[in-house]
Amino acid sequence: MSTATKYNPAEAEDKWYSYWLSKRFFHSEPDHREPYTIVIPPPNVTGVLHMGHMLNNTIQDVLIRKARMQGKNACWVPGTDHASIATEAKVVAMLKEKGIAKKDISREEFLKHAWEWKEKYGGIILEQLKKLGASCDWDRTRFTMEEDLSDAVIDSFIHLYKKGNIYRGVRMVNWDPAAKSAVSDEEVIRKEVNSKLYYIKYWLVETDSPLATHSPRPTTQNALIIATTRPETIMADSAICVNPNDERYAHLKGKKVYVPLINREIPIIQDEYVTMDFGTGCLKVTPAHDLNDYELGIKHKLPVIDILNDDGTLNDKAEILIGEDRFIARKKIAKMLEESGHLEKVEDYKSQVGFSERTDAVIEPKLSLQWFSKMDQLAKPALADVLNGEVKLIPEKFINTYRHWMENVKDWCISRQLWWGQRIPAWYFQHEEPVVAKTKAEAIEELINRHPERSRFSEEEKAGFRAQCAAFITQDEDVMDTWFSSWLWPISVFDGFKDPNNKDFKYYYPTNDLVTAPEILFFWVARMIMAGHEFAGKKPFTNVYLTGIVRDKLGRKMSKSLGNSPDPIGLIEKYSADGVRVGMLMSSPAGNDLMFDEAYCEQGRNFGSKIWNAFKLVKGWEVDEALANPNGQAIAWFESRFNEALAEIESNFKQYRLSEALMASYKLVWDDFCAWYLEMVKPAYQQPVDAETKKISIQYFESILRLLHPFMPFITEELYHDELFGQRDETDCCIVADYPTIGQANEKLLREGQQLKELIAEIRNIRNIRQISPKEALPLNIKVNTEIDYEKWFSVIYKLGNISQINLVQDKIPGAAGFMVGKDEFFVELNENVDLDAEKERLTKELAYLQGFLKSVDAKLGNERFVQNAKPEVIANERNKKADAESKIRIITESLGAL
RNA sequence: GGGAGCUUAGCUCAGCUGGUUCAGAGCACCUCGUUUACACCGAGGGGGUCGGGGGUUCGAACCCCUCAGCUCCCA
Repeated sequence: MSTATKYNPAEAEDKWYSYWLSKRFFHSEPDHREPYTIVIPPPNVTGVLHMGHMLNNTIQDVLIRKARMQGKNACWVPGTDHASIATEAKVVAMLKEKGIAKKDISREEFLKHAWEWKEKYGGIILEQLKKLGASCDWDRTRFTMEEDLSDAVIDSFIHLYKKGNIYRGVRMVNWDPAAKSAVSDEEVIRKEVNSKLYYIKYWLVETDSPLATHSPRPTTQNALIIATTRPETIMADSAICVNPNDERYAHLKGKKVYVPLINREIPIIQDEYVTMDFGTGCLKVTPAHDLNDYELGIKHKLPVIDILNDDGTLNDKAEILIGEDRFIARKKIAKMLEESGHLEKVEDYKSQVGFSERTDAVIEPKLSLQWFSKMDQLAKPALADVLNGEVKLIPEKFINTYRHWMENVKDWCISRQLWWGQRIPAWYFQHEEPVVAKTKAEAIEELINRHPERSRFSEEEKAGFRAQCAAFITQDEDVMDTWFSSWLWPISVFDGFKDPNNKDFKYYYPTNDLVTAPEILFFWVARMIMAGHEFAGKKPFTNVYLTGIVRDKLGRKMSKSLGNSPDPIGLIEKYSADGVRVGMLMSSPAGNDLMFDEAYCEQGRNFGSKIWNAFKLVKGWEVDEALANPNGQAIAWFESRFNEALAEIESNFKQYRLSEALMASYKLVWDDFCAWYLEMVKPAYQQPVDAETKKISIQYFESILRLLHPFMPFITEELYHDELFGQRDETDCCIVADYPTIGQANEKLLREGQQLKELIAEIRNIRNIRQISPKEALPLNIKVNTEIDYEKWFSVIYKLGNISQINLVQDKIPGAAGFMVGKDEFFVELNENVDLDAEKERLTKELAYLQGFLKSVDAKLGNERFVQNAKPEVIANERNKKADAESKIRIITESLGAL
């Protein structure tokens, strides 16, 4: 490899990704090593990569690469989710474009189209992940609707049914009229919308006067006024309800009213549920179309009148506006009410409306016959796991939210009125109770066995019954909620259902880390923990790293509709995959939303360039074997500094503080390695370097590549193979190189290094203030008041400070620019003497500061209560501060005296 | 309506069990610099009453109360 002036990321990224694949570095098989396993949160098969995926998968890849380098058997299982509603919606839309309506084709035909669509477009997202550098074991790619995984879903349904955990019942569900399917509570997004509150008059039924004779101008005596946001549902009213404590309406007990426009009589009932001061204090009760009304209806035994079709249009029970869409009907009804004198007034009103997460249609509460899974028993072990730390949520702040949800968990509606998904294994024969069985044949046997008479059939009779059954038995038309398959993901990707004793499952399960968004903590994470216990007897993972939501600079969630999401692939092309990875991680502590700004990617790209250029420098050094190594001190210092930083980085990783681990690595490389170490050891222009310095610098460089590899896999791999590091075997790659291990850090050396950095900064500052060129070498005098052996650092000071001569002196140098670092004094001799007044002022200021400091320390130490209450080490520390300040004050006072 | 959390420099965030005069990082900004790996750079610098108010404490960014603003979850 030649060191081109500029790094070409696109070329290197394609080259190394292919190489890694060809050497099968991503592939994992069970062996003697400790496993480290992550299962990917399977993206929707319809999905394209967005910034959330970028963040999520960058984190997973960093974790998996680091584990791999640390000698673990790292296995990252990729895959996709069939996403029943989202995919079905896309396929329906695609068919519509071709002029095919879903209702005109059979289930089989539809599924054929859906599979074709999936084969063609599904999994684009996985290809995109490769651009990011994701080191997934692609041989293990799974899909939630492939045969084995579907079998697992069916088996788990049957298992829970047999345990009595799954039941079928009529319940109020969230109905999505666009998808024509039930959706779970979690799939409903509540939004505040501007709507209107309609005040509608309901005439009282006068026992002695028929409707025809009614007064055309009603008064409050003969009408009730009801406030509602949904006038189109009045035809479904079953009652009017008032609060029994409401004196305004006490006289109406037992009376009836007419439903406007259709003149159906409904009773006035009383229930404390009604809020007296909302609207008029009268509530119209519409059991079919409101959850609370439904419960009220059950309590008061009211009829349920469902006036809506599955698609949200009015049906014949509405009597009027049949076939109209609910929102058009609302407008028309309002007009009709007004024209017939039923509309008292209309007010603007803000209300909470539920929208379907998948289709964005307004959710309709609807009674329907659905399958449910009981959750209370399943939730118990899953809650315990998190509370006792068996499963860790990162950051911990999510534990409270998790507990709240798990303690109030409701039954899960698992049926969906769709075709794309695992079909519910329930079979219907005539009017008998449904049979739950995996196959038709098994269902028929069950029909025989559960029936005492049939079970006594002769074989011949049984055969006849089977034939009759086979002709008439039907399977449930519905499929299961997508999450009812994805909750099995960590088990089913290792075929833990098909064969619980298989070696993969035994080796990889439970997995280690799960990286996902907090939005699906309950949808998915909680349910996976439940499924883990129920079906595998063990938790599915140990750590759950919850990423934040990727937002734009203005704090808005990135979304297609806002158009504020950058194209991830475009970003990679612009800033390199490494640059984007660094950019994503730079400002993204666990659980915090990430305010994404392209500037971070730019910073990431610049970091790559910095590494490239540093490499060019080291590579360009000519060695002169005759030279002795003058850089012992710098070399020793950097080794300690590297180990110190590595310890910090490891500690950050342990706490899943990835952005801090990255920042510590960034500073180690940019500041300590490039700005300090390389500047300390690099030879003068066109001068050769000694062999040892070059050798050690190359070693350091390689350590840095290994350290950075999890964050920046491509550039590190590219440089790792440079001839500078010698011949490498074809499998000797950075991706599988040993991650650096923490060595000794000499604290004294580190302190001296710090002292040295400050000294150099002071010298540079003197130049800066006085506009002295960095090219002009200056003499430096050091009055050492400490144990520090500056002579060891002389060569570094000469080079970095551009010093002409260093003298160790006993006395101050009058007229020189003086400063202190720690307790040692330094004097830089300039061409002109420094301004005495300015010098005096500077020293006086410093003295005042130190005296103030000393005063506060003295005040503390003089305070009896402090000395009594504070911890001994705190007091000892204060005494050190005091001694320190006192000696500095003494030195400055002397300096002032010497002026 | 119930619950959780947040508010620290222009921006994004650290700040661990209260204890250096503790207020910090990166970016951005300002000044200087075509020094020999790098202008995708180097050197230096200026920025904050730690949301407001009150309290506890020898000591508060950190603990308590209160007010304000923001976010999320559940109804």
